[in-house]
Amino acid sequence: MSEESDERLSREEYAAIAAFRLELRRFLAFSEAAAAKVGLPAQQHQALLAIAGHDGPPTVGFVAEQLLVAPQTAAELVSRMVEAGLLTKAASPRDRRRVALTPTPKAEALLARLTAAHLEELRTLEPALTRALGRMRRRSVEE
Amino acid sequence: MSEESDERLSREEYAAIAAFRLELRRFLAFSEAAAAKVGLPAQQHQALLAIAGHDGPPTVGFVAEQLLVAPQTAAELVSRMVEAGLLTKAASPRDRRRVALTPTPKAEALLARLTAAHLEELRTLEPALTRALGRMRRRSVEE
DNA sequence: CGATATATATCGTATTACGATATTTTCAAA
DNA sequence: TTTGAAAATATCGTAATACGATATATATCG
Repeated sequence: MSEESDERLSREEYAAIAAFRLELRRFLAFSEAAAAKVGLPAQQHQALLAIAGHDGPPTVGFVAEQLLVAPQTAAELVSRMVEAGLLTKAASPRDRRRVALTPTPKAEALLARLTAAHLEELRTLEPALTRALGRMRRRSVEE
Repeated sequence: MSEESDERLSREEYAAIAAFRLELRRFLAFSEAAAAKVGLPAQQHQALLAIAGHDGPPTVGFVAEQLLVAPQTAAELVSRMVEAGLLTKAASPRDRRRVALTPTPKAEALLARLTAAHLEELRTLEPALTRALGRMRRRSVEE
């Protein structure tokens, strides 16, 4: 099971991948700073986004799936968000183990502002991101 | 200075952006898991990548710039990597405040393996990433 | 030469994600 | 229906790490 095909990797290849990762970090850093500007930790912003994109009030488990974190982590995150006045919890009638999550008006307003800023910033960053991705693809596909 | 143009954002818009972020997280989660599999924290992997992509041994400050972290954070990261036998430090002759960083053979080998795995995984994830990006662009540009 | 700026390092602290575990509720099978 | 296993959420202690504040060494400029 030797999975090392040809490991000869050039500095330029590393540079291309590093450049792609830097672009990713730039976007994520922008996003985090934008969220912080309205008082939100990055994960709370992402949770709101996932919830707002869902059809109907989703559960703690859904948040865990979307954020790729463990269930306890999502439970703790949601708990902080309720404390911060961003979400309300309601026991699900069908399955009382589940908790249905609804954003407060305050949260909706913050998310709307944040999203507008993101869409605008993406207009700027997207070309670099796409270019970096393309440069990498060319290398991975061995054109 | 009202920068709110038209904040009417639909659930579908949020869903598109959330889907994009989920794809990003999937990639980053893959990357982190792959690094962990060879015993590297994600940041150490990224530092190695940035260093390997640089022309000549870079400095602590360079690592800070590329990883978008504060200088002390890069210094601490580098320090841990030296301890782990991944980097060697050398005082820069030109400017003895600077520290030139060189990956050890062990680090080079790990990075080569990791990079091969990443290029392969990207062949899988890249289409979804590009698609998600495209869906968002359509919305941000108001086609 | 002296003041200031730059590069790196150290230390204490805050945040947060997770493992282990607990609790409540559901569901299936006897 | 009772019982036991599985599922959803929650709690707690802990570990990892990024940062602010600060320190030190070196460089640079007036």
